[in-house]
Amino acid sequence: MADLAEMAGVSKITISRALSDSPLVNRETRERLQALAHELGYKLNVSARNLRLRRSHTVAVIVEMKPSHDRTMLDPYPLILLGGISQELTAHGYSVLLTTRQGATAAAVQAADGLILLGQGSRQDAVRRFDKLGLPMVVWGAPGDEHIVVGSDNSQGGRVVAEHFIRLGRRNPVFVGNPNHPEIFERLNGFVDALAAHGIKPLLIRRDEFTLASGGDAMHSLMDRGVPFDAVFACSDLLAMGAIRALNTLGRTVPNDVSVVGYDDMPLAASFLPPLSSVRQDWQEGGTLLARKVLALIGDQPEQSETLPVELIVRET
Amino acid sequence: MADLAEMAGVSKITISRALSDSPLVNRETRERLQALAHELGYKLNVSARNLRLRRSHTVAVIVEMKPSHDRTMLDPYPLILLGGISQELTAHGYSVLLTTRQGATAAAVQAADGLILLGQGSRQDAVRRFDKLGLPMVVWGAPGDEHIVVGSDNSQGGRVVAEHFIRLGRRNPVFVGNPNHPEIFERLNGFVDALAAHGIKPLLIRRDEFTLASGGDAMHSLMDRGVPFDAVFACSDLLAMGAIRALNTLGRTVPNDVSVVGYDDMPLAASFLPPLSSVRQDWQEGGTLLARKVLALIGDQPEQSETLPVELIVRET
DNA sequence: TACGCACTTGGTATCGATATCATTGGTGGT
DNA sequence: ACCACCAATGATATCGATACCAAGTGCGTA
Repeated sequence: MADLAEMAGVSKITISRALSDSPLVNRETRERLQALAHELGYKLNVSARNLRLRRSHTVAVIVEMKPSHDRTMLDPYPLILLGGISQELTAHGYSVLLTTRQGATAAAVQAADGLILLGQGSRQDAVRRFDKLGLPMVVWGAPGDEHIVVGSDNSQGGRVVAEHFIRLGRRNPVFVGNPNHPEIFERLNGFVDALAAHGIKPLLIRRDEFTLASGGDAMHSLMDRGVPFDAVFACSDLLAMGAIRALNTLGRTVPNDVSVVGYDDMPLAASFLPPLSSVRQDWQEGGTLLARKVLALIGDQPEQSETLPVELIVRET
Repeated sequence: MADLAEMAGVSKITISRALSDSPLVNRETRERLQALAHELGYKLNVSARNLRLRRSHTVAVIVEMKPSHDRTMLDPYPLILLGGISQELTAHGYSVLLTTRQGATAAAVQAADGLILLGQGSRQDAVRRFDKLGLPMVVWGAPGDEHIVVGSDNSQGGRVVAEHFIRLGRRNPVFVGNPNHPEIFERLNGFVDALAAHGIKPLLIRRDEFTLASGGDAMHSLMDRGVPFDAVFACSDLLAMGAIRALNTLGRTVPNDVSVVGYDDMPLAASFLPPLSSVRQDWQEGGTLLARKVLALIGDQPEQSETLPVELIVRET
């Protein structure tokens, strides 16, 4: 910058102002200096600016990336979330610092202006630990009182499926999933509440894994116990597919004997045989929202938790 | 740091040295100062250090995150790659700056010490543009002469499938995929070469999309044309599944009439009916390797491209 | 003429760390 | 007693940007 200043015959502070489009500088000189800077390939030194401004223009995103933990690594949605975050942040001149929970002690993270937590749903302890850093923080997941949370409306997800089953005249619905996970707990809640309004109490089959095998297994255990059921709400598409397949081998047809609804509407759902009904979440929008809220917090504006509507995609199951 | 220095009754340079474990400082004072710093919750100012050292300890990772482009957003593998990268980099005190191609002009990216490019396979122009930044750079994809590339051995992937088909006595294999994509071009090459050694020339069915529908469509067009074929190498699992399903409706059984092999060994592959044979890549290791190579380049050590072995998982198709 | 004001521009200090060179005190060899 | 040398510590300059306060213009008004 000093070099530039000398060449242009002005002081470096003027250069600084010109390059940041400050109205303090005459428009003509401003444009002249900008052109010169561009021509000479001048690159702003970010570290220097960060030091002086005491801001890093960086938001740390903490993701759980260990495979087979909370299934985060098994589907593409976190990446879409990241995409939304990244797009919104860069549009506002911020960059994304990606870390795992383990790497989050690094100095660079503590230098961030804000924090976004993804996939920490079942680890409230971890969330609290990050909160102690005192940085503006937004969490993806199920809403609670402690932090600002963005998530899709899992409770609504449960409700719409319940209403769908009611509409179909089903009287003995089953919920398959792991209610220890806060987001899934919300789905169960919505499901149970909406059914209760019709005097129906669903059965809960606890399954921790989000796999085909687990879904099939759940159906087998139901049939073994001789429990009557005519509808299954599986909290992932894979569980749902596994369930459908098992039901077929057990001699029960979908959707004639049993209705099945999955969650996430993965690309394969539409081409499953029969095409799977599923609840779709808007991940991209979720990312955008997360980013917008940290930015607001960084700018000292008040913010609050928010849930995104979900959509039931009714197909043939 | 100045405050610390005053409290401890030493100069700030001694603090600096003590905290970076410099042997220039007496071990006792060093430990005393470290304890003090920890006690007072002192946090190093990263911007200041970066400014002085003229290094950001940051590697920018540029990913393609637009959905429906190069399918990057449709499967979880890029995330696993990211996981590997992140783990290796943080282990060496570096952090990961995540950006899209669009956001990569941001100042923060140019301040990075190195660059990793993911999912830019079909955009050599973009790769070259980043190369102009003059930063140490490693690219994920198919090897070429221009840059340092890490990728799984797609050519070997093609070869092992070819040999598998030969072993099964197949004489009329078909390749389904988009050979414009460099990585897939390599698979085709390996496939063709290995078959040529047995006097066999495969048929190429060009399909750009990685969907079930596209796979089914390919089979229909083959049958319509009346071309004889007894083996299908699809360059994604979804294509393979679509193909198998179409073949069944067309009255040809898998694997009796036709052998089918997919690519990527997605979680669903094992529980597909029939269980799908597929080529598996080690994404996590790929990430580690990418990270290691940028770090080496940043440390001015020479590096070279490298390919990772793949593994054919033989199941029932 | 003198004063206040808007518009531009500049000088200097500062953000928080580290590199370079200097300084101190002690030790051992001759 | 002298010098060379090592270990430990410090003073100062510096990285590259921006904040703060000042100051030089030109213009309108009392």
